[in-house]
Parts: sequence; C-alpha cells; structure tokens
Amino acid sequence: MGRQPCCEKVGLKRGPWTIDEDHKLMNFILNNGIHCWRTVPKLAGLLRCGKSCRLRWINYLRPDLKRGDFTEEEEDQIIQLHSSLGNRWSKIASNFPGRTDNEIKNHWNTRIKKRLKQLGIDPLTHMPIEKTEENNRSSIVHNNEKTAAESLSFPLEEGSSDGKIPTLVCEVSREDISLEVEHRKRVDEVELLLDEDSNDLLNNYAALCGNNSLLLGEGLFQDTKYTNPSMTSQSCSVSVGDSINNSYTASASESIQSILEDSLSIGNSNSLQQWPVEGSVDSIFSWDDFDYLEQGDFSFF
DNA sequence: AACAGCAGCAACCGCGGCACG
DNA sequence: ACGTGCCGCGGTTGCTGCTGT
Repeated sequence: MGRQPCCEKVGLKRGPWTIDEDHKLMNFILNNGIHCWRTVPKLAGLLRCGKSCRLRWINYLRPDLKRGDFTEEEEDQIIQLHSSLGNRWSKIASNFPGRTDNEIKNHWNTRIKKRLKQLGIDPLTHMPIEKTEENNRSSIVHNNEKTAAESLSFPLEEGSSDGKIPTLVCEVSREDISLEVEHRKRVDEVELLLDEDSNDLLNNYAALCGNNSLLLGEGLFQDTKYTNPSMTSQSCSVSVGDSINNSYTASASESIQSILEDSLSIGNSNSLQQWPVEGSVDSIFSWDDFDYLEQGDFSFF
C-alpha cells in the first residue's frame, strides 16, 4: 500500500538547476502554460520530476516574483500573521504578492525567529519567553492537581468528535485548553478576514490578538535593519545573454555585479527592474526578454 | 593562508487533501 | 463509496559562501 512516488526517480536529475534547465522550463511554460506538472518535464525535455519543475517555477522562475530583502513592514506583517496562523506559510505568503511560502519560511527560520528570541519573545507562542516558561510550569502544577481523566475531559476544539482522534495529551491543563480554543477562534477569524478583505487584516489584527498586540506597530523593529549582503546563492555558473549576440558566463562569486551592469548596458535598461541586484544572482533573467520569445524571434541558446 | 563553524538559501521528501473516474 | 493520481504544503536536508580564529 502507500502512495506511489510522484515519478520514476531512476535516471532523473536532482540537485541545483542549471541555466539551461531553467531556460527550457521557462520556455516551455511561457509557450504552453501549465496543465499537468507531471507531463511538463517530458514535454520540456527535462530530466526532472514534475514536482521539481513545479517547485523551481514557483519559487524561482515565476515572472511575478519579488526578489530582494524583506522590508521591516513585511517582517512585521509576517510576525503578525504567524502569531495568528502559525506555520501556515502558504497562507502567510498569500498576503505578500511576489513572495513565496518557501522564501517566507526560510526568512522566518533564519532571521525572524532569531530576532524574536533575542527580544525575549518565544517565536512559537509570540509570548514573552519568561511568561511562556511560567505557563509551562504552572500547567504542569495544575495538571498534577487534577486527575488524568479530568484533564482529558475537555475537547480541544469543536468538531473533534467527527471521528478524528482528539489531539489531546495528558499534560494539558484547563488553562491551556482555553488558550488553545481561543487561538483557534482567532485563526478562524483571521482566515475569514483574509478571505473577505486582506487589506483590513492589519487593522483588525490588534483587536483580535490581545496578548500579541505588543508586536503591533510599537516600533519593535524600528531599529533593526538587515544588512544582508547580496547573496550569490547558486553554485552553478551564471550566464547572461542579450537577445542578439552576446553571452557571458562566470562563476557565481565572480563579478556578478559587473555582469549585471554589462547586461544592463546592452539591453533594455528597465529589464532588470523586477530583479533587484541585491537579490539572488539567479534573478538576472529579464522577463522583458521573453517578449521576444512570444514574438517568435528569440530563443535561449 | 588555511581551516572550522555558522548562516542562508534552494531543493528534496513525505504526507494530506482534493478531484475524478 | 471507494480507489487512484496529482497538486500543494510544511518540515528537513545539504550545499555554498561568509566570518572568525
């Protein structure tokens, strides 16, 4: 039993994508659109599984991707949404046009989490760490005062009787359960808001998140500025070609800036606006160039 | 200059949910 | 109602560049 693998893994390529593979994938999707990811690699002439192609497209090649560092406003919003939605990265990402769930997840795990900890805030609960520890201690104390049966007598959420096994463990206090129920309510309310009008989310958030409101608009991150150096994130070689005669190749760490500048000077000076230099060096594909592709007089390599 | 440890990111993996026959 | 296949999500891994010693 069990699911079949999404594809035959034998003979398929894994690991970092090459420029050539990127070109093939983009070329294919721009010309044919996306119908079935499973068939994309075959039709595009790629030795990848459909899943890998999908991931590459969504996280990297999509034309509407916004690259570069997260702004303070974005970070604040991520924190707010995370306090309500938890690790539902795709939901969180849906509030950031041009950002991917993977990108937000990585940013959370590598930076925001760390920063919250430095500020004495538990990234999981969004509560001050001391208070979280107190809660943990007190819940254990409370729990010791109750029988196991009493602890188990409160369903975690409405609807848990629908055949699902309640996700309740013995070390849950009455207080914890009410907190959990309250949290779920907030999640539901925020999701409603997201559906109805995400622009109103922030306005409503303060009202919804009592304890968490300390994170709201208090200038918590006003003094923080990520001075993230430009990342040369991909190990493979980087090629920049204009649509006519020129093509450049260099190792990732080598003179990326100058390559970009060369590219800019050759082609449309607006062509890299969507791909900030501070972002990944792989962001150098110009989507303006794909206009040529659609017009039929341009092709990569 | 060489090495080790760390940080950041892209990519992979496995599972759940959903659509469809 | 059930089985199958695909997509999407979230957690995790591994690679690469950076920084400190």
